Amino acid sequence: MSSDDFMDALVQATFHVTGVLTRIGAENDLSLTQLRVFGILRDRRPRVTELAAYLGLDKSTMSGLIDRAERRGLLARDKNPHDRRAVDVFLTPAGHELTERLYAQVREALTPDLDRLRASLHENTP
Amino acid sequence: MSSDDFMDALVQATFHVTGVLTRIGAENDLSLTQLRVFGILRDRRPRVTELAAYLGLDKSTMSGLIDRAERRGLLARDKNPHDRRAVDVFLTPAGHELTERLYAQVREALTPDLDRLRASLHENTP
DNA sequence: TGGAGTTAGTTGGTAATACGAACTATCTCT
DNA sequence: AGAGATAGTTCGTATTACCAACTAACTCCA
Repeated sequence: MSSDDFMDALVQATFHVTGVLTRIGAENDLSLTQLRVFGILRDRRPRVTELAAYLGLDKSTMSGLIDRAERRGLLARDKNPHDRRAVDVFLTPAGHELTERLYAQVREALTPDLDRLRASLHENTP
Repeated sequence: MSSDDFMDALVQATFHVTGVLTRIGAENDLSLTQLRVFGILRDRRPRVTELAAYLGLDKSTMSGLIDRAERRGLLARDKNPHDRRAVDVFLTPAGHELTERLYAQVREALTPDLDRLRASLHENTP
């Protein structure tokens, strides 16, 4: 499988997974973007700007996004000890719990498509 | 690699690709959702409801989304010949051109991460 | 070492995105 | 023929997202 074929398959897989994430997010009163935030914070504690870069969003977009999730008790801010301008973002226990619950739903939703997805991303595809 | 491990890797890969798509969309004055629409319409001609289901969005969200893209000449609506309630959506030539241009940008942006992504999705990962 | 130039994050203004509820038109099925 | 279901739109509201402008803090070199 050529690199271009692999990347096309990956992008198609991404569209499929993103559709699933969007639907599961909506069912849990979360936007796709918020879901992405939780997925990233699951095992990271980035600064606001790093989070924005990873999401591909402007940092000004992050303020409101973080505000609303913080108001719901799902994540929190903390001053970065090395740079007093910087703000670290991380999941609260409630946020961690929610994230694991969401992941379980996503895994369940993806299971029926698993074989097809695996095949589409592996070498021996025409 | 277990199914759960594969799905976790796939979701992480999705987050990464989605970040790239978001950034490239923004650079071309397109939202992530519009980009997803183009990626789906690339080789399909679904009804509005089918498109909504694939995106994981409510059908009421589609109207405005399609309106704005149609106003920009990137996609078009057509009455479904078999069901007069239904509306088919498809890319215009300009939309096709833009989509191919975007795909080229995405492939280029993903190239540096290719080996890592491939490895993360393949069997022999710890 | 002091200040010019960067960088981190927020705020405010505007447009796009997204949902649910309510509506019209059409289809299905008995 | 008509009751109920389905396809799509419209409307009202909240969220998401950009840019420009701003403050605070950091860099670094002259």
